[in-house]
Amino acid sequence: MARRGEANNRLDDAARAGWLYYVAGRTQDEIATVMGISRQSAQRLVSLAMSERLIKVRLDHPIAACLEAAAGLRDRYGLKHVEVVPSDPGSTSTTVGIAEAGAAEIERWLKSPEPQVLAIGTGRTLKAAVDQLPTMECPQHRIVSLTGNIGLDGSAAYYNVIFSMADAVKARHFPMPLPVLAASAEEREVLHSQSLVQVALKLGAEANVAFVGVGELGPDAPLCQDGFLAQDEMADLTRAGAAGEICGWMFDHDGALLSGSFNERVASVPLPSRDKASVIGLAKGRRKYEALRAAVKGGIINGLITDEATASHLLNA
Amino acid sequence: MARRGEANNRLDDAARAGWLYYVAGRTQDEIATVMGISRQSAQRLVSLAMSERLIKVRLDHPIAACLEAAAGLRDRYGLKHVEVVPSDPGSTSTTVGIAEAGAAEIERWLKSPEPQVLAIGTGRTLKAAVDQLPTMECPQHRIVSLTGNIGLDGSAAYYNVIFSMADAVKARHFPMPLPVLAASAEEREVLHSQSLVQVALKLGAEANVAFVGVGELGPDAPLCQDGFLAQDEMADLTRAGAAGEICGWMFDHDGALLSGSFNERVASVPLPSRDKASVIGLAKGRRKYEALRAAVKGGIINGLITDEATASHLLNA
DNA sequence: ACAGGAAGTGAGTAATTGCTCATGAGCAAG
DNA sequence: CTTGCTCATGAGCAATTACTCACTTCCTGT
Repeated sequence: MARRGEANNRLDDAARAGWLYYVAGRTQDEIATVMGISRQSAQRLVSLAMSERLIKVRLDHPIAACLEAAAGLRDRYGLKHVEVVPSDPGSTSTTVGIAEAGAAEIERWLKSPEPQVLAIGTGRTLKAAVDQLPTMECPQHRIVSLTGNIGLDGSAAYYNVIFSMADAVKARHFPMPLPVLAASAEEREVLHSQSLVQVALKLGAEANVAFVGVGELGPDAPLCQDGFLAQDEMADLTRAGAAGEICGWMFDHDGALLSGSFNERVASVPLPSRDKASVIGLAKGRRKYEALRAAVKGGIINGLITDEATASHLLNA
Repeated sequence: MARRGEANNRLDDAARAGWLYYVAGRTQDEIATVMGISRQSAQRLVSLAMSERLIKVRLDHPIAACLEAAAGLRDRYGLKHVEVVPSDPGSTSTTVGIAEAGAAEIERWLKSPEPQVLAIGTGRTLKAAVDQLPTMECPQHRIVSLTGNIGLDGSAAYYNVIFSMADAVKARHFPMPLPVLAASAEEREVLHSQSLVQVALKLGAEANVAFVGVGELGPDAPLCQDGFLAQDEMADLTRAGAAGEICGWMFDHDGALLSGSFNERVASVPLPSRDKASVIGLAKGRRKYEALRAAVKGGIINGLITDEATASHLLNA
């Protein structure tokens, strides 16, 4: 077996070993025998299969506590879709759990035989979710990016979610060849008049569902870390009452979009209508509490994937 | 935590433990601490989550389909050994993939330090597999041909697998200096009484493993093309319900050896006992579907090396 | 051709996990 | 109240898995 192309051989073997281990339940010793390698090598392949994310694990059980929290959030904030995953108290990761749950929900949409327009924001959480997606053939769907992927310095942003998604999901995808923020409202109009951007804007308005990250503000905000926003601008925004941002759109503590000049410079696609589409936020963690609370309170998002601890904070707020 | 409804509590806990273990990657000790139970209980919950299928594991790699098909075939037809290689939709070859996989399996047997008796059939597929073998020193093994290599006209048959094998593998090899088919049952007895043939017959009965091709019937059957069988005889056989042949032995659509006079004229070594030995068929392709299905159904072979498309046909049949 | 480096390997060992067993709690029937 | 049953539990131990280290192989760039 497996003596063809050379490059993928190791991953193929890893896949085979991983399958035998996780799906077929064989021991690594057996796998080593079957594949004619040493036990240690078998172990390495199994662990490679895991670290290369060839093996996807998912929990298929509505945990009561999470279900209750989800139901509570749905009622309290009038959300369409809520998913709460168990908290991992020992972990400082801001994505573990959310990423898997987010991927599962994205996958659910992608499995629809009806053509769908999926809108995708950006950010670390969303990137982690998209990285969990299996490869799928979805020629019937279209996927549009809600935010530009160009940094202040003209380079492509790192958390370039739509391209990662295109790698896994075979569907037409529409990136936004723009910076997140234009220099002025006028410049934004010019940028938006480009035909490529027009397509994205039109698709964004038609989207059936949007998956977005929720950004907190402050000196350590993701927008600053990634170089989209300078510290002094950030300070101005928080002084003006900004509590968080989604795709660059700033909102205050009640979840109302900021009326100042800043949002007129945001070059992102407007969020799809909350009446017609699902706008699902993915976020968890202490630092996001304020931004999340504002977003659900003001109906910036009408769907939420978060963890138990964050959910309970939102319920007690 | 987790102390609400009573009935599902255990499964909920199992789900939570399973999530922490498989998704979050914590150890069972950590889970025990977090959930306030003993390590053993944590282990039980994790294992419960698995056995209750709360945790779904899946392999995201093209090889996944092959491994699943192989497992499916093994269960469905009670086969000892199944290998499924990816189909190459662009190729019309009846051997690509199979040959490499077959060679790897033969090699695995040859690497055994214990003396083995390997039996080899004939045919294009097997020839291609044997051509993939590296040169090996295997003085401990013996290799016996299951079928004669003499055509109707007295010439040596082209697909003379055992001699090709002897070129690569240094082991004692025992050809069958016979035609595939005797003129009558009596002639077969005479032929079989030759001492050289006796040796082959004896070895065939002792074989630890046999590798055989699977022949389809009909006007274009390999047996006809190679001049072992005339067209009118072939027509008689299909009328009598023959579905395929292995080493000349004809079997019907249920995989039962044909009882008519034809099989009494087949001069091949009888196939080794399916109870004691592995009889591994190598075949793929649309034209072999019927013959293969009959062979696995009736237990003519208990091992199979094929491709994905053929495997899925056998599973859907 | 050869030094340097990345990647793979097997051995050995520590850590983790799986299994069996003896025990005791909870409960229904007698 | 006792008996007999099921089921969960923790202990102890065996099996399995993960990791480290020293060594080899195979490139790569002089």
